[in-house]
Amino acid sequence: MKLDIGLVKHLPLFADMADGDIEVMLSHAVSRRIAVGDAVFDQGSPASHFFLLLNGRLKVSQVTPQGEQVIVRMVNPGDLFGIAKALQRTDYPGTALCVSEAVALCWPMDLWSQMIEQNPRLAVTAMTAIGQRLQEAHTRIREISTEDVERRVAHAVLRLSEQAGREEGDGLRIDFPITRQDIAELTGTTLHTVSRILSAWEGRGLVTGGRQKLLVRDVARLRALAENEKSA
Amino acid sequence: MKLDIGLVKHLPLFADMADGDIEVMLSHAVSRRIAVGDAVFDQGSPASHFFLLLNGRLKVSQVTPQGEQVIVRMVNPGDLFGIAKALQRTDYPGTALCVSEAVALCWPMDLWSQMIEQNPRLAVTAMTAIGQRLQEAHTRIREISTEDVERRVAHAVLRLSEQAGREEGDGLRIDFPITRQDIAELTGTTLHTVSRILSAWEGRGLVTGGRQKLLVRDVARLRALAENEKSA
DNA sequence: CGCTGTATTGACAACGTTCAACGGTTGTGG
DNA sequence: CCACAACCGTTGAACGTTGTCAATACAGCG
Repeated sequence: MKLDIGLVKHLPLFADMADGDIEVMLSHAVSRRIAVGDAVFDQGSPASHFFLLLNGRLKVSQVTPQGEQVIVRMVNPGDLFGIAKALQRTDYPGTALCVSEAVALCWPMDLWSQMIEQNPRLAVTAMTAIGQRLQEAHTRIREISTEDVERRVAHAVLRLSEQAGREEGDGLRIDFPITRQDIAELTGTTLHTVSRILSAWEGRGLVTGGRQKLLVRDVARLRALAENEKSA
Repeated sequence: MKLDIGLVKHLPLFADMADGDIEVMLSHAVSRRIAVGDAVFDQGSPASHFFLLLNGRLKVSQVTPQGEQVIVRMVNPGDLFGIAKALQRTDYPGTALCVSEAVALCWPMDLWSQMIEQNPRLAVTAMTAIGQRLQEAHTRIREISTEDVERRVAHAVLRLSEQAGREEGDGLRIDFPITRQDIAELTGTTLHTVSRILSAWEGRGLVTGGRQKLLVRDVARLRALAENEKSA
């Protein structure tokens, strides 16, 4: 089964890579469907493959030694994930769970070093991809350290709507099932507090909730709430 | 002024790089002394150079739009820093302040892409360096999200003692001046709470404080406090 | 010798967690 | 097809950790 170059050519990751090099990469890849609820890999298990998400959404989470869960990030189409080698690890540091019917390309992890060294462009783009994530992580640290819960939740919801917002009626629908618990694990709080905050926002017409659903109705006011000290 | 290869050859960053390649890199580098209190670069200013710390310590911090400060990381000898290009940025995302008399190698930022593409080994080591930082950032997010303040401070102090601990008498001295405020900015709390916690620890013989000083006297019990739910 | 930055400590308030109970929705197995 | 379990969400009340405000003290430095 040959994979079509058109599938990936438009992705930023391959933006300035020669067609020939892309073909070589694809020739080693296998595509795989992932059903909702399936784990692509589990925290602590040996890192056998790395991946590129073509469709759908995943969430990558870690469990603490005390058993609490934290969502490390959402994986969106076009993202590399499971690149443990780049972090100098032999196991996966987190669990990747599918939350929306997905398709991913898979490469054996052995090929990572090889591909990187043969393909300086890939090295650079992979590095900037990780750099991007590092900045997001710092943003999150900044927010958790200095902002109160409501502002953090506002920021998280805004980010979700940017990364996974689909126009719908009079708002932006978060394009995958997401629970209060998920939002809590993204922002370092409890589902109870998230529930209260979303209820309050719904009362003010900022969002519309629902079981595993979230519709942002007023991005502007939500952003004001996220950025200004008080008001909105 | 020619820089000696012996200065850097032992660093992990250059571990598996050919002597010739190292020489080429050094030929473009300039070494620079940095005095305590000096900023190597400022948040938001154009990223003109990237650096390798040879001696001393720096702290990299960011200020939030609301004016609060967060310490992103400490820079230890052997670390690359200011590699904005790797994060796809043209400005520095944080401010690097010298806290302990330092010496760093400096390269013009223009050379980054060039050096990376010519030198796959450098690309790989730089990527793993960033990957390392990403993991640390995730660790911090996990801690801030799930642990109470005392545990977070314990973890932070343990990390400091690993990265910058010098044997002294009956403990490990943090090898640079560090304030309660610094520890607060590392752990997402206030200097008041840190002060209270350190006072309590001092009473139990875990640490010895002092103005901009910190001596860890009982690593084992501190680790127990950091890792076990309750006790110690 | 006074000023600035650092540290300590107390009192108090509050934000958010914890505990608890309940209602609704989805999906499954009898 | 219905009953029930599992999951998700909401909300109230009480509690406590931790931030805020305030006052004091001390060290280093010009």
